[in-house]
Amino acid sequence: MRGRNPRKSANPSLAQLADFKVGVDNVIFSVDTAQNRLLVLLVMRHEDPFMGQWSLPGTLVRQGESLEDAADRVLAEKIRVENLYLEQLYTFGGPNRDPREAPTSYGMRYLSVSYFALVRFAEAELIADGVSGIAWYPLQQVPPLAFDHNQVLEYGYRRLRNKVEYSPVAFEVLPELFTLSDLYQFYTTILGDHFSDYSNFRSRLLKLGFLHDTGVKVSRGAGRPASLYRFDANGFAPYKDKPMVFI
Amino acid sequence: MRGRNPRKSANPSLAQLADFKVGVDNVIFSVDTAQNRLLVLLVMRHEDPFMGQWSLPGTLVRQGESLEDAADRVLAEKIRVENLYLEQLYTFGGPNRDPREAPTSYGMRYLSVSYFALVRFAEAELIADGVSGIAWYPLQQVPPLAFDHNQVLEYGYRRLRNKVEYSPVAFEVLPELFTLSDLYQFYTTILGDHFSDYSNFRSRLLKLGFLHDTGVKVSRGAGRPASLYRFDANGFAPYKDKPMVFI
DNA sequence: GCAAAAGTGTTCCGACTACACCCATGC
DNA sequence: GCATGGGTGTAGTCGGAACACTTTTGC
Repeated sequence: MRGRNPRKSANPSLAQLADFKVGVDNVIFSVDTAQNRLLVLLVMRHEDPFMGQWSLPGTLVRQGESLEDAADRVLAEKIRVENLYLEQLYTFGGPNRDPREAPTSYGMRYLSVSYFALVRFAEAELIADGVSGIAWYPLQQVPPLAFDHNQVLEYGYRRLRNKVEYSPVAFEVLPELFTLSDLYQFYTTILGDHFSDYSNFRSRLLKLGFLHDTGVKVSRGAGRPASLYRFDANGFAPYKDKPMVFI
Repeated sequence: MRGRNPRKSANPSLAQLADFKVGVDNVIFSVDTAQNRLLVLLVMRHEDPFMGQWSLPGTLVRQGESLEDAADRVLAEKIRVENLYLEQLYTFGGPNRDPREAPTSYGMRYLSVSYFALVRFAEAELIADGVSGIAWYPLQQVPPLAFDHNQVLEYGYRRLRNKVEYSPVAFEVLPELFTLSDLYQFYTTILGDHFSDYSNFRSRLLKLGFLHDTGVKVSRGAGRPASLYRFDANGFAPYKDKPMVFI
C-alpha cells in the first residue's frame, strides 16, 4: 500500500502537480584560434516543433539517465572530442516555453536544463550523418533559434566570459603546446580586443609560474619564432580553488 | 491527429523517456547582525520520505506554475518578508536521489531545482502554523538533512559568499538605514573575521560614493555614536553590471 | 635592409595593507 | 577618568597601465 503512490489519495493537492519531460540543451563553444573566431555549435531541427530551424543541440532525458549523462550523450552524438569542459548553466522551466505544451497534451510540461561546454576546436570532429545539418556558427552570425535558445545562448556567452576570466579553462581547450600569442589570441577572441596589453598579459602570466617554457621554437610566417609553452598543473596547484584573475 | 501526442507512435525512442515531477528547494539565508550569526531556514518534514527530519523548505511544481513562482510560494508559506534576494542555484536531477523513485512508481523521477535566497532578518517573520517545525539554524549547527539537502546547502553557502563579495546584495538585506559597523559586521559574519581591516573597509566603501551619510547619529551603549548611512542607487549606477569587489 | 612578430624593460600612479592616532559617548 | 566603539590619517608597498625599446626571423 505504502510504496505504490502513497500520497495520491491522502493529499488532494497532488492532483495539481505538473508532469514534466526534461530536456537538456548544450551551449557548446569552441575557439578557432587560427581565424580568431568564437564559434557555437548549432543543429538543424528535423522535427516539429520548429522544424527546419537552427537550435542548440539537445535531447530529452531518458529513464535511468542523469542530467549530465544526457548532456554528454548529446555531445557525443554530434562531435568526437577528447578534451572538453562541461558544466551546468541554468534551468528554464516556465510554462509555455515549449509549443508542445499544448492544451491537448494533458498539461505535460517541458523543462530544459542547459549545459555549457567548451571544446578543443582542432580535435572537435563534427559527426555528419549525411542528413542532419550541423555547423559551427560564429557568434555574431547566429540566426534566430528554436525555442528560447537565443536567450540560453546569451546566458552561456556570459558564463563563458566569466569562466575564462576567473579560471584556467583556457588550458583545457588549447593545444598541449601553445605560444603565448596563441594564449593571448584566445583571450582576445572571447573577451574582445582591449582586455589587456600583450606585454603586460605576458609578464603577469609568466610571473604566476605555471607556464613551462619547453624551449622549442616555432616560426609562423615572418617574425621572430615563439617559444612553445606547456601548462604545468603542479605549478598551478597553489592557485587551485582560489579566486584568480586572468584578465 | 497531430496535436495529440504526435510523436509517440512515430518515434520509438520516446517510450524510453523519463517522466518527472519537479521540486523546488530553497536555501534561505539571513544574517542576524545583532548576534553576528549566519542563519539558514529549515523545516521539519511531516511526510515520508524522511519524516521527522529537517530539510530545506521545498515544494513540487504545480500545473501552470513557473519554477520561480514555486520558489516564491514556498517562501511565502514559511515567512512573511518584504525584502529579499532570490536567484536560481543549481538543478539536481540524477536518478535515485529521491527514495520515492521506487521501482513500483513506474519510473517516475524527481528532479530538484534549488533556489538561493537572502532575506532581511528583522523583517522575516516565521509563519508558525502550530504544527510545523520551522526554525532558523546557525550554519554551524545544521543537522543532517533529508535528501541531498546538505549538499544543496553547501552549494548555496558558496554562492552566498560569492554574491556578497561581488555584488551589492548586502544593501537589499540590511535595514534601510545602517551604520558602517553594521555593514562591516554583515560582511564579517558571512566572510569570516579577517576579510579586511575595518578602517580600510570604511574608506574604500565611502570612496565609491554610493553610501549617503544621513547625518543622523545613533548610540549603541558606550562609545561614540555612529552615523546612519543609506544606500544610494543613483550613486551605484556607474558600477551596475560591472564586476566589482567588496572584499 | 625592412617589415613582422616575439620578447624585455621602465616609468607612473592608484590601490590596498597595516598601523597609529584622534573623537565622542556612557558610566 | 577611562573604557568603548566610531572615525581619520599616513607611510610603505605592490601591481597594473602605458609605452618605448630590443631581438630574431622571412623575404
